[in-house]
Amino acid sequence: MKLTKRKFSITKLQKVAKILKTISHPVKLEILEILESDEPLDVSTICSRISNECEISMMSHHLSKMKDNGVLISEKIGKQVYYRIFDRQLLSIFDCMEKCDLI
Amino acid sequence: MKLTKRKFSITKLQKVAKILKTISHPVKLEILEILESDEPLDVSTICSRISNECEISMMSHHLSKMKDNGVLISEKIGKQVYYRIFDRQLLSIFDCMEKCDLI
DNA sequence: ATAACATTTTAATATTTGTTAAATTATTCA
DNA sequence: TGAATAATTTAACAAATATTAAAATGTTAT
Repeated sequence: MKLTKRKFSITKLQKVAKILKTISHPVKLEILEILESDEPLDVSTICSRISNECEISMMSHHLSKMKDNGVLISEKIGKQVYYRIFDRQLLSIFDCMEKCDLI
Repeated sequence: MKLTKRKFSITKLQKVAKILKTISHPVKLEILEILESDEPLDVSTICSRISNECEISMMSHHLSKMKDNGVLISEKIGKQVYYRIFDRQLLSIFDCMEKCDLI
């Protein structure tokens, strides 16, 4: 029996690192949680639902970084900008972390 | 039918963010991959197996940060210090990321 | 056109991480 | 004991992120 080792290339490891880095922040994780159960949502709504304290300007920074790195996508409708998760498969990271003894 | 929303507390989100932050680096991810298929390993061996260029001193920095944050544990035997993964369940994060369109 | 609203952008600063090289500690072996 | 080896620690610096407040942009309604 052969052990199948998963072996990511350096390029893939860099991509994974970039995505993880993008969401490794309590507010950013909470944004994902909020959008998981209700999306798309506009900036002010996300801001009002978040339990971590967060100014609208800071929220906009978080959202645009997450968008720049491919985690979120957005659409402008009238005055508001609606955000949603690009690939909801990413949410399984929460299940993954929940099972760890580390948390 | 009721939608069960997963809802992490702020404290848990902080813990998750801390763990993710700890491993969000190409070399740190590769360390996990190396230890996944062969552990425990001493610092020099890990250093020699890594494809990313990495000095022994830098490797020691990475390893001790990962240890401080609970991702790795270590044991000194003779002159060498052997590292292994504290909770291998964390490795499922690789499967998780592999399934994402982002990677 | 002007006011009001939603969001983004900018710019300045603070904080955290990453990197490097040299010095230090701990252990083994001659 | 002293030389060699393995790893850690320190300190100095570079680079990336986070935070804050103010100014700017774009849209809608009057």
